[in-house]
Amino acid sequence: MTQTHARPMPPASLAGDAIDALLSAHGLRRTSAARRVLGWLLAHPDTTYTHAQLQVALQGDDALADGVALDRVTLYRLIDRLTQVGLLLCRVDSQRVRRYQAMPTSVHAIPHFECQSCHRDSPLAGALQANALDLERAAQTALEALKALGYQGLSLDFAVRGVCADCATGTASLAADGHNP
Amino acid sequence: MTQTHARPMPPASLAGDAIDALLSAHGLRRTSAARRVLGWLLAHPDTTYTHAQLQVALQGDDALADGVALDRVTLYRLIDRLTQVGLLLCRVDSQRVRRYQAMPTSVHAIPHFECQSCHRDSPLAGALQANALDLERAAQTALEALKALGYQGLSLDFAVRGVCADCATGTASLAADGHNP
DNA sequence: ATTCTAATGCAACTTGGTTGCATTAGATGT
DNA sequence: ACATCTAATGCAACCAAGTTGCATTAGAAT
Repeated sequence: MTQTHARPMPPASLAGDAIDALLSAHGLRRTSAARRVLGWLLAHPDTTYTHAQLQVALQGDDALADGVALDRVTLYRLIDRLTQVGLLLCRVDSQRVRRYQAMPTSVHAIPHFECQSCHRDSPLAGALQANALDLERAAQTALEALKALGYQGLSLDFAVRGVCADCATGTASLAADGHNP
Repeated sequence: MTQTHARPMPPASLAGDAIDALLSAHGLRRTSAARRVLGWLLAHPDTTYTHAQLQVALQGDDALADGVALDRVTLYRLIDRLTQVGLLLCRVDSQRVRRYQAMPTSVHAIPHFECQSCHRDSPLAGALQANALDLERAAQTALEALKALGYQGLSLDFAVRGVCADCATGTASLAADGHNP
């Protein structure tokens, strides 16, 4: 509860009040854990965190925490709640680990390629950017339609899967193990 | 590789020779396990299987198996190999379980919606079909470009994530648990 | 046939996630 | 302010999916 006043504004996040407002607006209690998690994720909108990563991130940085990590299970359940009400976005990565981030406000699909062999996940580059834009335009229309139907917190994900050039050519036999990068 | 006939007969599937050919063409040994797995998946091109499901499916149906299931670990490793060489397609479902299917020959994105709350996964319906087509057209171009770069076994995945209308309206508070459908 | 190694099978282990239950601390009513 | 009611927390014990090490078997190559 020491929060409230003049935080030096570390990573230019938003005011604690704004976070509290979001929480109650979504029917959740303003607990210190909820503030910490949502606050952190809102302050790092472009990063996705696994449960474990989030746990250490919070423990290390947050001034509220006297170095005490919050319980693993509590974090699981808290994140579940935040996700359920649409405050967080959850995706499962190719290693099948859940990754979370604050629900992005501007929703665009960042088309990416997922190699089935080496499991690298790279954005579709160069020549494909143009196509990406086309895709996005088409997608936005779809999103509007969904919003009209009562859907909330929408975001796009566009993935191309297959075997990347590196793995496809000779390298395949030596390199990949099928799951670990 | 002729996908031969999608499924003309019961699970009689395609000729064993075709399967053997595929296996050695990809540098894998023609073992009975490999034949069983690849044979089954090719015979059921429209279904995705988890490891566990595949294990029971093979045990039950396959005439080669005298009712003996193949080892769990063996199946894991075999599937890995098949995936590495591009014979199988792997995706991770919203429950973060891996699901496999024979690499589809015609690659189109089936746009689908994944609810972050109830975890139902439904195809984008009705009005959105039109958009889907646009999407696909744009995507196909992207695919061509990738192929030219040496990528193999490409397939598309287009997902919209968010909270579905059911979960968004009042129902949210009672229904969902965040992960289990 | 002989050999060489990919593929198999078993046991033990790791990871990410879940459940049950007693306890604490936000919200809410008086 | 105080009582109360229940969402949220923390701990310990589980569970399921996936992995690793190692000895053994069976395709392929000679």
